[in-house]
Amino acid sequence: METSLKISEAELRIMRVLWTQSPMTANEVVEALSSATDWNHRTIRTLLARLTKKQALGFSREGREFKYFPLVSEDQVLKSERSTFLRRAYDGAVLPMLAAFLEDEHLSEADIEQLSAILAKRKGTNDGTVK
Amino acid sequence: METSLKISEAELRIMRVLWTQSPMTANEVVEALSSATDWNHRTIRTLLARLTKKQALGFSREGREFKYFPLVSEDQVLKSERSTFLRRAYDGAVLPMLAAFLEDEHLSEADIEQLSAILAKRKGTNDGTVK
DNA sequence: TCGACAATATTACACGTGTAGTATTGTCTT
DNA sequence: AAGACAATACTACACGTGTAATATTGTCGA
Repeated sequence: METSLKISEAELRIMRVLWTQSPMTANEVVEALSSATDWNHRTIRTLLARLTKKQALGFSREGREFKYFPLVSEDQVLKSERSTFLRRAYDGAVLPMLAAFLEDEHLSEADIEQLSAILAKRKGTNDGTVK
Repeated sequence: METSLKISEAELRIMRVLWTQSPMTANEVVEALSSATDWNHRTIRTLLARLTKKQALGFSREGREFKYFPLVSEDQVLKSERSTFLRRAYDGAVLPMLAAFLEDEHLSEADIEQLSAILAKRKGTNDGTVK
């Protein structure tokens, strides 16, 4: 729906919190991030404001606080992040990108099992159409 | 060797040209990009200068022109791009990232074959150590 | 040898981002 | 009812990036 919504890295960390649980007040978001980051609480409020402005978050008044919640789904945003990365780093070439990840990243036996299963399922049922 | 070398998206397009063939003069780079982009030649020279300054490119005088060549390998830079993306979008979680790509992207039968082969080779020989 | 011309070097500028500080407002308590 | 206090709103600022324009310099041709 929303076309070309750009979410920065710091903003993504905020979104992850609210995708995990929502709605939350600014203070709750600060709390949720306190162990993982050393961001000043004002920084977090700035990021919440920016995300609200760009319509990635909505909010509702709750007494004197706001409760924030995502307006865009994690799937939607991550899909867009994936294709941005694919274009940026590999000029859109999927195979070398995936091959590099599969060869390079640490994968447990269970991970390998699961990824193989996905590939096996796609095999044959792949009709060759793009998208 | 070089720690934390940040290369922007526009700069990466320049690097791709010089990874494919090098050394090249600024004009040759402009020429190589002329069909793929509508960048002003001055923009390209700016990017060459920035890449030189941050030691991603080297150059040697050749008469009154410079010939540019990469000082960092494509593998090196792409590895760094992959981990930046992984952290940024997935907070480091490899499996969901790869699963999403494998489920989402267009893959030919041959692609699937090749990726399966990589996984098959890793299976068993995986000693479980990280990195 | 000297000027034209092209190549590099320097400067520009707006917007996004990380990272807050200050100002304003509105509510809860006393 | 009014002040304290906290929440949001507005402002700040430097650095990176995209996207060049202008200034300087050095070489090659005449």
